[in-house]
Amino acid sequence: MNRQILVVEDETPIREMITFVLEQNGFNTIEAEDYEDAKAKVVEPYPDLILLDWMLPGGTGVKLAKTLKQNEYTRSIPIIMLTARADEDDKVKGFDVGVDDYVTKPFSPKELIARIKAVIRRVSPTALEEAIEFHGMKLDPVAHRVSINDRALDLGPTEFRLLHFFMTHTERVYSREQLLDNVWGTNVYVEDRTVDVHIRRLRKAIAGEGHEDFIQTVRGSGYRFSGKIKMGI
Amino acid sequence: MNRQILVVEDETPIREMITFVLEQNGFNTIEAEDYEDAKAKVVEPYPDLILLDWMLPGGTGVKLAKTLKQNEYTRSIPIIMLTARADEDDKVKGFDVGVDDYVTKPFSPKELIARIKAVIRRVSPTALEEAIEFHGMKLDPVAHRVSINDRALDLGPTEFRLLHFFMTHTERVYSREQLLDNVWGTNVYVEDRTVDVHIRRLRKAIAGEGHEDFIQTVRGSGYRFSGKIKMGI
DNA sequence: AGTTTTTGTGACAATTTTATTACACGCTTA
DNA sequence: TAAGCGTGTAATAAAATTGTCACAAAAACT
Repeated sequence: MNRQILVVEDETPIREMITFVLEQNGFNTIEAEDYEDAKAKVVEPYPDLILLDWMLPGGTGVKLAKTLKQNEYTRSIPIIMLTARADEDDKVKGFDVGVDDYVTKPFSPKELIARIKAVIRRVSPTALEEAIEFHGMKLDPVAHRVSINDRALDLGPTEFRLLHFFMTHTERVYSREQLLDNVWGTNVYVEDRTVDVHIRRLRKAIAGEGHEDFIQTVRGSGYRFSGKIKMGI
Repeated sequence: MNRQILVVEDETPIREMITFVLEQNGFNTIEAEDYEDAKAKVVEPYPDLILLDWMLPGGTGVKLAKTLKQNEYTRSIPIIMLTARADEDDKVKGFDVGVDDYVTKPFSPKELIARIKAVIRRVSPTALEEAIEFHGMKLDPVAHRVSINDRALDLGPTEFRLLHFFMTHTERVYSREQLLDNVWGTNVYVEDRTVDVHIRRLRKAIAGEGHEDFIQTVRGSGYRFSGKIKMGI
C-alpha cells in the first residue's frame, strides 16, 4: 500500500530534499520540474497525491492546481501546496481552487509528513470505481459483489453501501449521524439506532472468518472499520 | 499540538494578564518585553504564533513584524497584532506588512482566544486531525486510538478525553476544576474528587510500561501530565 | 508522635450506551 | 394476491461507563 507522490518543484535541490524525506518515510516519489512535465506525469503514473510548488516557471502552480481540480479525471487527487509566502491572499486563492492543504516553507520534514498523512486520511483512501481489497475482503462496486477469501457474500443494498463506505473509509471513527449522511444520504429521516441494526446485520454477514470484528464499536463515538484488531497506531 | 505562543508586550500587567488567559485556555506561553528580547525568543523556542503589541519601546512592533515577515525562516509564523487604536490606517499598514490578524484593545479573553484559534485553523487546516505523540505514547483523534509503544490501550470515553486533554496540555498543572471544565465541559455539576477517580483509572490503563507516573500529582494544586519524571520545582 | 489535610483505591448502584430480537410495513415478483 | 425480501423501529437484554462514597494511605503540619 505504498503511496505515490508527485513532487512538482523547479528548484532541484529543494525537490531532491523533499523526495529524500518522502522516500525515507515509505512513499514512492515521482518528480516534475515544470508545468508541462507535471501535467504529463499526473496522467501517466497517476499519483496518489501531489506536492505542488506555488511558483513554477512555465506557468504558476496555482494554474496547474486549478486545471487539475477542474478536470474530472484528476480532481480527486489531493494537492498540497508548497508556498514560501505566508501571504493570506495567496492561501485564500489556493483554497478557492480546491487545494487540500498548505505547507509553508520553510517546513520541517516531520511537519510535511504529518500533513501528507492527514490529507491522505481525510480524503478517501481508495479510488471510487475500482474494486477494493482489504485483508482478504473484496468488494467490486461495479459488479456489486463482495467476497471474503473468495467466498461470496450475500448482502442487501444498504448493507452493501455500508460496507462499501467502510472499505473506502477505514481507520476512522464515524458517528451514527455521519454514517447516515454518507450511506443513507443527507436529509433522510432515519433513527440513529437504525445504524446499529445494520451494523449488526453486516457483522453477521461477514462473520465466520474472523472478520466480524473488523467493524469495531467505539463507545460514545460510533463505529470504526479497521484491520488492526488489537494493535497500536 | 501543544501550541506555544510568544507574547510581546512591554507593559508587564497586561502581558501577565494575557499569558494568564492563554494558559487558562491550554496554550503554552513565552514572554518578551522588548524588540531584542522578542527577536531572540522567536529564534529559540520558535513559537507557533506571536501576539505582538503595536507599540514597543526599543522599536515599534510593526518594525518587528516587518522584520519577521521578511525573514525566510520566520515568515511562516502567524502574527496577531495587539493595538490600542482602532485606527484603520494602522491596520492597513499592518496587513501590508503581512500580519495575519488584529485584536484591538481592550479585548475580551474570549475574543482573543477566538482570534488565535481562527488564525491557527487558517494557517494549518489539518492541525486538529493530526495524531499526537508524546514520549512513545500516541493518540489519534480521528481513528480514536491510543497506543503506548505500539501497544493499544483500551479507554472509556471520559478517559480518552482526559488523556487527549493531557496530551495537548503537557507540562502544566491543572486544578480539578480546570480539568472538569475542559474535559467534562463547563456548567456540569460533578464532584471535584471524581477527577481523582478518573485519574486513577487512566493511570491504571497506561501503567505497565513505566509510563504510569506521566500523570503527576501536585499536592494542593491538581495534576500535571509530564515527560519529566522527577524534577525539581 | 499525634492530628489534620489531601490523595489513592476499591466497591457499588445508577445511568448510559450498545447488542439483539421481534415485528410490521412496503415493495417486488411469481 | 401470496410469498419473499429488505428495511426501519420499538422493545428488551446485555454490557460498559460513570459518579459517589467509605475507607486506606500518604503527606503536611503542630
